Amino acid sequence: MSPTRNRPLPMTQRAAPKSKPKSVPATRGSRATGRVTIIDVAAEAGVSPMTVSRALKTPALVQEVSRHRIFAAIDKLGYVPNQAAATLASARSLVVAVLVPSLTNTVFIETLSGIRDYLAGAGYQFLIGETGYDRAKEEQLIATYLAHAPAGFLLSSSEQYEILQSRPSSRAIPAVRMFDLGRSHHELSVGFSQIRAGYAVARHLVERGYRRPAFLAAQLDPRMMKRREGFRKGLQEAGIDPDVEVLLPLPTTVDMGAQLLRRVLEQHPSCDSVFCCNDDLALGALFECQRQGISVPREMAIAGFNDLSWAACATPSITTVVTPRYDIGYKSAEMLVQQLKGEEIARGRLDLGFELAVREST
Amino acid sequence: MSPTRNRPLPMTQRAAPKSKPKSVPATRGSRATGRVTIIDVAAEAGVSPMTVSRALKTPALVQEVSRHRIFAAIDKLGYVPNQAAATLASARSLVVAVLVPSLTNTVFIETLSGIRDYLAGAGYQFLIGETGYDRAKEEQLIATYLAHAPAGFLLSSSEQYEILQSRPSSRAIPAVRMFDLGRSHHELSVGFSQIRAGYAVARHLVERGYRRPAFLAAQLDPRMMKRREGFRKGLQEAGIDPDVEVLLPLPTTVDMGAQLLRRVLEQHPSCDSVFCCNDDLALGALFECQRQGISVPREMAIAGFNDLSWAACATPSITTVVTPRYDIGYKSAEMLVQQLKGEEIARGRLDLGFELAVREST
DNA sequence: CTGAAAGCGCTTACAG
DNA sequence: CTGAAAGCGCTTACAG
Repeated sequence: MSPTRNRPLPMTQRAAPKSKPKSVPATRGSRATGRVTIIDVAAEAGVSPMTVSRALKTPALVQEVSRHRIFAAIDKLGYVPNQAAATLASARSLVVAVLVPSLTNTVFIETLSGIRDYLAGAGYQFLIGETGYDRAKEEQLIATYLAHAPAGFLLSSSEQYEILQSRPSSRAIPAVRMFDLGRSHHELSVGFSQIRAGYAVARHLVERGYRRPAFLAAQLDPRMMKRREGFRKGLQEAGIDPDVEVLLPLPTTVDMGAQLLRRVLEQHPSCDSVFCCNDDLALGALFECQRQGISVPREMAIAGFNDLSWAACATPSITTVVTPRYDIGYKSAEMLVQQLKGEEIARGRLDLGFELAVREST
Repeated sequence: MSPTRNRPLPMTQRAAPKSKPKSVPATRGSRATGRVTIIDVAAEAGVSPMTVSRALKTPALVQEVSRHRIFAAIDKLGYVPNQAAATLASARSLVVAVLVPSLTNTVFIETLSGIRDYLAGAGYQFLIGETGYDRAKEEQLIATYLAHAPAGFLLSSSEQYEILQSRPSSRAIPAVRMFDLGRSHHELSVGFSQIRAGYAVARHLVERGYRRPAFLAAQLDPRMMKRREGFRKGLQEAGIDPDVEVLLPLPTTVDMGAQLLRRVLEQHPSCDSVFCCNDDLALGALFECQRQGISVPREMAIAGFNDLSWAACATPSITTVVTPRYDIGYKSAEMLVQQLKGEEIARGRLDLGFELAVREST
């Protein structure tokens, strides 16, 4: 309950600081910004600026009387700490840079929510970069963000991770890789096995008796390819042809799911089930089946990936892989902050697993 | 094409600066960070730090020879500008704070994409805050963000706007209000009329011959209430009872749309059409009709709001209001930057309008 | 538990 | 077109 620099400041007070007889600015140079500084607070509270700084960062080290006077002064003057000064002086910022492939994908938004929830509690802000699945864009964003001296990075691509690791150790910036798992516990990562998830879908379709499953995918990023790899493996183990697939290197949309379904029916009319590499595609495939009067799952089974909000309540409800998106964000942020604080990290490679939600569509 | 501080820095070079015989740090105090600074670059290029600063910010004011030497030095040393120092010295940051009600809502994500696209081109970063439709949360976020001395705010609630405006003018921070339109051109805003959009849907249903339309809404924020206001007005003008509605103060989900449809059928069995205040609800309503075997639009018409990706390709396709989400973000950012640069703003109240996409569901 | 001094890496405001 | 000086508002590193 002790006041910290993150407690909400009283807006009304800050909005009317005219009552403050500010004595310092007259003695400042011509560059005075008119901002209330730690020096103003110190003067008001009758202590040194250093003590104000301590009251804000390590209140336990400040005598209670001083502390009270300092916080009264902060409220009275409407002091707002200047992060730029803090960052410059300490060479450490409270900003984490997050890079995700896409912001229009609900999946990553939920991950960002997890990140935000953890970081907000830990007193960090974050900058969000969208790489658009593009390597050059990633590098440029990292370069831009480095200028902000972020405390750390949360990344969603292994390439990015390697870029940061290649910096000289004196200027190394901690990073955690999200979604995919790293090779060892030294390479911090939080995610689940895309390969095993794809494999689980294949096993499920095979067990349900489907003999001609297809793999449908757009936005062919490395994770999609791993789902595919697992899916193919599952089919092959069951002696089923894994080459019934339609892959389009275009952005994922619901409409693209309808297109992919049309294509697979043209190319493989005997296809009896589809694994769509995400739920947007699955929804589009379902709509296309409805449009063509194809009964789901009797004539065509549909499985998706991620368990977005509509999967459970579609008609029929859609079988899908439930992925720990929020937790990936939350736990990645937690791991990064532990690293920043130099705390022991129990597992540097955190597998959060996944779950197959079997529903009406298969 | 002239180099600016935003151009991509050569990652490979920065990753291997061991070759650099850095001469300055030895003379610095014990707090030396090991970072390459503008002073290092100046020494390498044989100019003063001030000239390096100019080469980065106003290259036109630096002689071409010096400029070349400076950029060569920057590349060689792997210099990355320190934003914290720049912000502190100039009292101006290149960070814009953006507050949106929700991040799990696709609508705001697309707006963020527009913001990002404009700001990236203008050299700004942005911080994203999620208010959760909560007033207290908004105030707290604003207070937190003020500590980062953002250049400006992009807001999505009028209350926030007023908080910022109430600051003393010496410390006023420019803000643009998104989605809703302000009262005058002095209050910067970019959006469209929620009331007229709701009205347009009512007119459409009435013209199609529906006599018993219902309004379905969750997440009862002010904008929803304005859509409702317009919708009611449209019905009343046609002599139709506007009180057929189900309002739930809960977060919007697809499943909630199904629930709302069930409720309205219980409470108003004669209802022949529904205006769902967003497309998630409309999708849920459609699924519920399919589940119950209710023919859309013959037995029940469905209209949504926003034109999310599935609206056009659902079976049947869903009539909805196409909103300029991306443009709202882009234009808001543009207006804010114009304000920051002290440029003339043609229209401080920018109405981007909306469009009614009439499809199969009505 | 407290404070004086120095410094973080830039930019402003001048002066040439 | 260029540079020396001072300062932005904090924190570090000492010293009491």
